[in-house]
Amino acid sequence: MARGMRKTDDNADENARNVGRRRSTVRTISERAGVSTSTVSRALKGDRRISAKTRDSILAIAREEGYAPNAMARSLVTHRSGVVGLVIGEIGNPFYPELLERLHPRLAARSLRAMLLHVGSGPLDEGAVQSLLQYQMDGCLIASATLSSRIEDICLQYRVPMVMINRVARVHSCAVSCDNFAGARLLGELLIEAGHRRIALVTGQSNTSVSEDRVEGLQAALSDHGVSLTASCEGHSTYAGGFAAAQEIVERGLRPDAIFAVNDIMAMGVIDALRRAGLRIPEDVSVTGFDDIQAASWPNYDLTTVAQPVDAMIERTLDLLLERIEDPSRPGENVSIHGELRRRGSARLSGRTASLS
Amino acid sequence: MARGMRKTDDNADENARNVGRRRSTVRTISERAGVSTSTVSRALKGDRRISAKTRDSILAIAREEGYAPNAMARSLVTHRSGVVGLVIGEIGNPFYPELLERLHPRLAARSLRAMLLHVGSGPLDEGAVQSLLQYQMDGCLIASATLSSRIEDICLQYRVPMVMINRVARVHSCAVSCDNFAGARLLGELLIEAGHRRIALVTGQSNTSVSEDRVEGLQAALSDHGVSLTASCEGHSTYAGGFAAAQEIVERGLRPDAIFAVNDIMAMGVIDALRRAGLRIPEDVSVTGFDDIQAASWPNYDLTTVAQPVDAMIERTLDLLLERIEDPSRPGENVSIHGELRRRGSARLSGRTASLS
DNA sequence: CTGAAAGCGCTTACAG
DNA sequence: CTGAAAGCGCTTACAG
Repeated sequence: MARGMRKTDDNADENARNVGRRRSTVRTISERAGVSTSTVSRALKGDRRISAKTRDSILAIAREEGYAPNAMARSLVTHRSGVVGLVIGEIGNPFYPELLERLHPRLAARSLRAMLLHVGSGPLDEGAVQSLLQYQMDGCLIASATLSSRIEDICLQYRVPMVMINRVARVHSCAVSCDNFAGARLLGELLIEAGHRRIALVTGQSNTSVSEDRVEGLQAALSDHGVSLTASCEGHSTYAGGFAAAQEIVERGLRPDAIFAVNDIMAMGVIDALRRAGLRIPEDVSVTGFDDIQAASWPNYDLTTVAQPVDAMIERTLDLLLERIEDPSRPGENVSIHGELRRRGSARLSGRTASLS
Repeated sequence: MARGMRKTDDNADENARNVGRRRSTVRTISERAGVSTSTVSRALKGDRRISAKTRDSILAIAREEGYAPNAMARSLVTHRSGVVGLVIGEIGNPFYPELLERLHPRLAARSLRAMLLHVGSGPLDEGAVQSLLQYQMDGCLIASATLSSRIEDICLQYRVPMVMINRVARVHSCAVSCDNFAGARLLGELLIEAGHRRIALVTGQSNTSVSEDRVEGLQAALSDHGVSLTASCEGHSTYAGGFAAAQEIVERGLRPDAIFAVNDIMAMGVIDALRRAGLRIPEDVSVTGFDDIQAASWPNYDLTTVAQPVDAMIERTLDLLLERIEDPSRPGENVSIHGELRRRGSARLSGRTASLS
């Protein structure tokens, strides 16, 4: 049962004006202005050669007609579509929707639009690849810790510039990430300095550079202090995986005094599982995450973590992409940007003034 | 410090083959096959008039060249772009990313691609509207409880078919939603039948049909049983809003025996705030949500809720959209689909067999 | 400062 | 069963 239409249409009048009219084109405008379509085209893009008078009259008409240039026609001749393909991986991890929300306006700021190629952690289908090619996308952005090799190959093969975000690139490609190694190492040091000696690790997906680097960062801190890992469990980068990992750690009687989760969403699962087992955070066990997703600051979690420098990562990603759209011969580049420690209540940390830079 | 390139490029050979070659076109293929471009075009789209022999040789060449038709050129003549604009509202509510993940493959299944028009609950900027027009999008999908009037007007004005999901439409437009009224009413009845009499409400954004309908559904159940609301707080459809609302309810000494949150994300905030105040769920207070996002089944929340029939909603949304792309003169339509009760641990509910249909 | 012409890569009547 | 021609809406040398 539909619950009925609401409100009346305030804009009926305004809508009526243009309804049913064919959309205007350079031709429509050129006829009304009494000039050639070349002149219209030039005036519209601010070519300095067009006289102020002609330009103004063309602009006025265009505005009046609600003219929008046909991007398809334009890109046919300019060989630039203004479209970038977007792959978003593990969207169940709030890090990605949060990234998407901030990425989109920054793309727009650089006159780029995003076409969705793939969403979610499932395998890329051939349709994604086809549309990348069919729509003549100028470039491709991969936001995912796991997906990439297939689409990376396609981009290489067809010379579509591509940048990965939240990954480290293999040869040829570009990628931008947080300095995961440094962030994890700092977290590890501060845990140890605060007296933790039985540190358990919950890893993300193996074979992702993000997880690997964070694990290595922690290991570096541990071996610097001659401490060895109490346990290591695979948490698959999901809440459920973190929850299960913590349950296992508890059941096996490992009694860690700290659990280092490779990302926030797993850390949340860890905390919930620990509490369920009657343990207090951080009195009995310290828990740390990584990413600083919004939920990390929910009072229930109050998670100590490293904030990824998302805005800076986005800007650098777009720099790299645009440079390569300009000049596809540029070599691949990996950029890693320092994150920022967020001290919260889920972990007892050394109070030492710590900088990640 | 970038941590270095990894792996070697397994596909160097394959990549080398096509690198640097111009992409092939109908013209490339027609020359190699010794036929006209018309014939190539027809063969490629399976026109029955082309002889099997010609067709096969053309198809073979196309495959060999990795041919992908230029969608820009095609849409210039067909007046169909195969692109729909996508507006995603409150992406901080996991309901939307989860919807997006399921929507995207279903769009692909109908040969449609999604271009992002807007992400997040901020106001739509003019750029979104411009790109809708410039890229000749065939239609537009609005997934948002709040955004819409501006883009709705534009779509009406330029005759771009549009369907809203998770909303009820005003005149002219189409919308698909869960039967929010019936779902909320059922939840209310089961709470009352289980003995709750001091029921507090945490609303979403006012002026959204989703929130209004759920509130009305609850009210209907209450007035049927001569129960009146103990309190009503605005929760802004966010976790933080739900948290604050529950804190206020506790501080004002309202002592509800149940809190009905208009959606899951607010219910999660409510639960965390209640526990913080030392209350047990559901022994002291029952809490219900709506949507059945993934986090609702996390053990920490174990939230009793109504699952939105997301897959059915998506299919109907696409039906409506495609019908109107075919025939824009079709009248607007509101569809509401029954949700499904999820009995979990956060609320004491009457055991009565309840159906939402 | 402006215009005529060609062309981007397709599709589609119209002929044959 | 196949091809020549026109055209979708732009932009851009090339002329003037």
